[in-house]
Amino acid sequence: MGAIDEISRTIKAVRRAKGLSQLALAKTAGMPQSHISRIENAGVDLRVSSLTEIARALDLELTLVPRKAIPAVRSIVNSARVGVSDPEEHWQANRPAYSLEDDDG
Amino acid sequence: MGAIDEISRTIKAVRRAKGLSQLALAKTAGMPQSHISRIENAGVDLRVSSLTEIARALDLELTLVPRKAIPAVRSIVNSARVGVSDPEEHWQANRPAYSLEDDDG
DNA sequence: CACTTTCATGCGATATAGTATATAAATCGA
DNA sequence: TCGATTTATATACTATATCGCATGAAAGTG
Repeated sequence: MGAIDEISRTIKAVRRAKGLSQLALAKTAGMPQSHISRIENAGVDLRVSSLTEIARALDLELTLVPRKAIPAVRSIVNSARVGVSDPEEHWQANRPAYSLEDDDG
Repeated sequence: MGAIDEISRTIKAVRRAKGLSQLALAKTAGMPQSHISRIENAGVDLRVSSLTEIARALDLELTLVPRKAIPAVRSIVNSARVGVSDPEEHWQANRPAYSLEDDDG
């Protein structure tokens, strides 16, 4: 549904913003590249452990946030841009590449 | 597996803070009470869809937060206390019942 | 103590995540 | 255009979350 879809979109966006290939992410997260592809595209309902490993590999953290705190958290998250480790290699991936936007207010 | 453990602890804490029984939460989340119990205790590696439904039932939302933004997000989350719908019924469940603390800083 | 609610647990059945591997299909660079 | 990298799909198999149900263990209430 919407939640999983948003998560997969975030993974894809952040991975790209970091200049990582699916293979590179897959290796860091300890899973086959084919799985990353399916997660990003085929709306896989992954397990929390898998999501956690992927998140770690992308310098993200899975958190449970109270609804009333969501807007404040969003504004913070929007301020923190995702950066690449070696800026010299990839032109500039520093932009709000992911958004975590809401669907049902 | 600190991540899953922390999530299950959060679920348990927030559910209790809201004065909900496992059965009540299970019904709202659309799953058997046995599953809630296993999730809270037996370290079940649940699927994202399940976690999302449980989160919704607890007025929480699953979000992916950049590591560098975690401290700021925590302080916000700590400000937003979890409240019950009917404060008259349950003494006072309004305290920082969950913490989302970190393990590897 | 009996009664009720809440929570933990066992078990069989099912759905699907996840693995491993291979390969087609894009995409990009020289 | 050619070759390398990246991404998307396919298949077969394994692992396990989840269901549904039943039931036992606590724990509280009268």
